Amino acid sequence: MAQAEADRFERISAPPAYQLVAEAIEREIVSGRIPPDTPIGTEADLAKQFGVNRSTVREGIRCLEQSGLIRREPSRRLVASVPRHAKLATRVSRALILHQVSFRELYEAIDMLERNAIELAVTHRTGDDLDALSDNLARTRAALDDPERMADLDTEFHTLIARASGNRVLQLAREPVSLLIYPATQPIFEQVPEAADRLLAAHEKLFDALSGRNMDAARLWMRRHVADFGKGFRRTGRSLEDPVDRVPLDSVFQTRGEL
Amino acid sequence: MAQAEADRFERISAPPAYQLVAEAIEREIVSGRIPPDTPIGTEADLAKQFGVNRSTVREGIRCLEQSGLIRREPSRRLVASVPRHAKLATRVSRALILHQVSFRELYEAIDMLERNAIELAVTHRTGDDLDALSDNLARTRAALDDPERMADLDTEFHTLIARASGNRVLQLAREPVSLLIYPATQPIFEQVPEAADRLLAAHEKLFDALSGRNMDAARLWMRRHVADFGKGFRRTGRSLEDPVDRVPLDSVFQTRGEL
DNA sequence: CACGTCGGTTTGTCCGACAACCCGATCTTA
DNA sequence: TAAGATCGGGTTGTCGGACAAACCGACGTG
Repeated sequence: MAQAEADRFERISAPPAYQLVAEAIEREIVSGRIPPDTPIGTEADLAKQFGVNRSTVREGIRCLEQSGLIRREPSRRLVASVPRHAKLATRVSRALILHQVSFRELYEAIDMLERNAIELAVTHRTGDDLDALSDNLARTRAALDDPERMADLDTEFHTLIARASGNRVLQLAREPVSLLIYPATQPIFEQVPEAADRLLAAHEKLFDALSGRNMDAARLWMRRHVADFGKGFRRTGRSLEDPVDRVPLDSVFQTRGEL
Repeated sequence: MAQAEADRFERISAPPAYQLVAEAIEREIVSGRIPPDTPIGTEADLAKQFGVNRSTVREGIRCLEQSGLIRREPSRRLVASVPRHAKLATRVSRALILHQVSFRELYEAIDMLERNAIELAVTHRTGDDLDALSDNLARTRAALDDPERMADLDTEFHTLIARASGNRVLQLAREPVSLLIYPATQPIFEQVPEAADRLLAAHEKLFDALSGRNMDAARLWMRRHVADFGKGFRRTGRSLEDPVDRVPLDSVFQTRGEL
């Protein structure tokens, strides 16, 4: 037990070659020396440059592909890439699930994110944002009896508001939360009769507030809207202390997606 | 350009085998059928089970390793794992860098996150949280003349507050922002003489507010503190509209080495 | 110009191999 | 007997080579 002189030396380690390959390419891309959409060489090419076997290069590339720094064109050529939001969101969501985050934590986060999103949107929203929201409202009015579509449209509405905020950090932070809360919304529309109408009313008020750049109204209605969600959630018989659902998220391997 | 009948068919695709392998294992882990720290078989084992070559299994495993669902023990055996926050934060930070997010976006996010963190912390903080914060304050008082240590201690202080909030979603959302803002803080202490003192004063007030569960004081001082940061930032001569620095983030592999 | 053919490239997958390493079991030796 | 040294099997990291399928680009034909 007399572990004399512990911790004097660092754990000695020789990173495997595929990691070194990945890190080397990673550095070039993150630093900007390889701008997005620049073609990287072929696998054989890279193998020659790094002086390692093609299998080794492939393992390194798989890592970068996975983290979104490299993408395969339809032609399968490798090009540098900017990680897509959707992929990151999926990952963060999965982590939160595995950490068994509670609905309370999620609800608090939503409360924070949506209130800030609407505030920023009041000042930054453009005409295009209003058009998109207006379109969403129209479809919502036609879907009041369809819980599944209502859940979708609600998610879309709030995503559009986040976009209107003009803040991409906020958008990115919101996405995983949105993914996790989604499956809890549909049951609300199924079990709480007035939920759909109240939601539509709130969305319309929020739209008007954004349209008229009325900060007070925006704050007020977002607050009510979020609170409404909380009440609806409880009326489905669930506790805020439950861990979030193990949603069947899209696998990280989907490559299509915007932004 | 008479693109008649576009989009009628889905893009046909056959996912490569290594992806199928990865997705299969991913599903088992995310669904909870393979709990954390459960050993996965050996590579040869998996190759046999899936009926593919070991190389193929290796590529699939690399992907999962990369996304944190699988970890290699010191013994190098594979075990299921819960993605660690630090790794995710690094990734999100990189994405934000590559998207050339502006300091304004970052600042707005910080404002939102810190204000909510302190509010939640007022009600949820424990004695341990106070102890950790108090320890941080002591070290801060001894580091007023050392810009680098001040930057570190400031980051630590706010991380501790986030922890005291008891909300892991908030913590996780905060981390990437914290990583990105960090390199901008040190220059403030170097160029703004009163920055260190003001920061310490604010931290002490925040500590007192938490200690006495005084919500109003907590809100007030966090607001001032964040505003102070904004002012300090501008006094370093930078514009809020600049894109964030291309920080040399730790690689997602926490190893160092040349190639 | 539209269309079909054809050869070179590149990827995805497989096979077999081997050194380095880890672990547990066995053997030495004080 | 117990600490320490040794050994062998199991695994990973890496290598070399191989091949079918898909893709690309050029060419030839109508």
